Amino acid sequence: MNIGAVAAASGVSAKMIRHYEKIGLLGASARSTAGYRQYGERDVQTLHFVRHARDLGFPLEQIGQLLSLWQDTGRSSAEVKCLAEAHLQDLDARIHKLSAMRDTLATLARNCCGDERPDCPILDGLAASAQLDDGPKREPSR
Amino acid sequence: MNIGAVAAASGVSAKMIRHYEKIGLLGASARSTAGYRQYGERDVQTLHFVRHARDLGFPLEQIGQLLSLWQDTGRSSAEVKCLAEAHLQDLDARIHKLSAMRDTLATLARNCCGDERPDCPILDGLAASAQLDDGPKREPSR
DNA sequence: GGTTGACCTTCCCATGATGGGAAGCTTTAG
DNA sequence: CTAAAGCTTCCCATCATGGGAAGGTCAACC
Repeated sequence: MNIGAVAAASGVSAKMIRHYEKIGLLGASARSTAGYRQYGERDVQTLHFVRHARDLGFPLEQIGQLLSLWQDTGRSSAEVKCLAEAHLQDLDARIHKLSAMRDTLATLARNCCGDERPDCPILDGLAASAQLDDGPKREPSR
Repeated sequence: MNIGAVAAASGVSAKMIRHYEKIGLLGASARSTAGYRQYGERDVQTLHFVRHARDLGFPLEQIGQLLSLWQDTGRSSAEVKCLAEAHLQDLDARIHKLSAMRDTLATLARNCCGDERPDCPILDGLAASAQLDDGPKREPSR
């Protein structure tokens, strides 16, 4: 199988397959006499695995660790779970950060009437010297 | 005020201030005879604004638009609100994407006993040819 | 046999926001 | 006067992905 065929079969682009090889995530494949990369079914499986891990947001470095564990029949599932839990925490942290942004911005936007007049609580909020915060916005006192 | 002082006053690093100038987000500042950038109170305000917008996750290009609107007293608040709403949608999309990842991974991890044995639903899930999905995992049939 | 088009190779560049660090000049404090 | 701190520009790195160029290869069709 040439690289285009594995790419189609695995859902990982040829460009990325070459890249993963270059950074050492994947081992170097066999080559045809003309220098074309040659792949087999097993490589399709591996790339599927990589794609799924990527779809879950794992960074490539951790995908490499997951691949190693996957191929190591002497692994303990605790090692895998540990990686997964760490990534879950990372995802949670990112979600919370984005949610805080969204809530703050939503509060500002809610107070903006969005008409032809220039007065705008959104701009006022951005210009305010204090930290933006998803606070009440009515009764800012106390 | 030199760049270090505005950086400290605004919370935007000197490195970033130079970068924002280079990409045109900020106009070029005055320079001292020695070539040092010179800033005033007004620049501190502007950088505060930029920092707050950045803290809400706005991309720099949109921050530029917000800055223009802020400085345009003939603006309509509708224009600002439109930018904000678009960014809210972007934030929501990202949050949903991350939440889907988290839910799928959490489901896989929940089924992994995390002990010394090699059997691991997380790896099985990643290796599965089907799309990963936050499905039931018990009774995968039907 | 020759041509064409699809496919492969490597290499360089770009994204977006941020930072590290080098080499060299300026200002300030002791 | 000297040393430290601050400034300048320029290059490189991140992370994952892709675009595109220049050139070689393979298969199919006439």
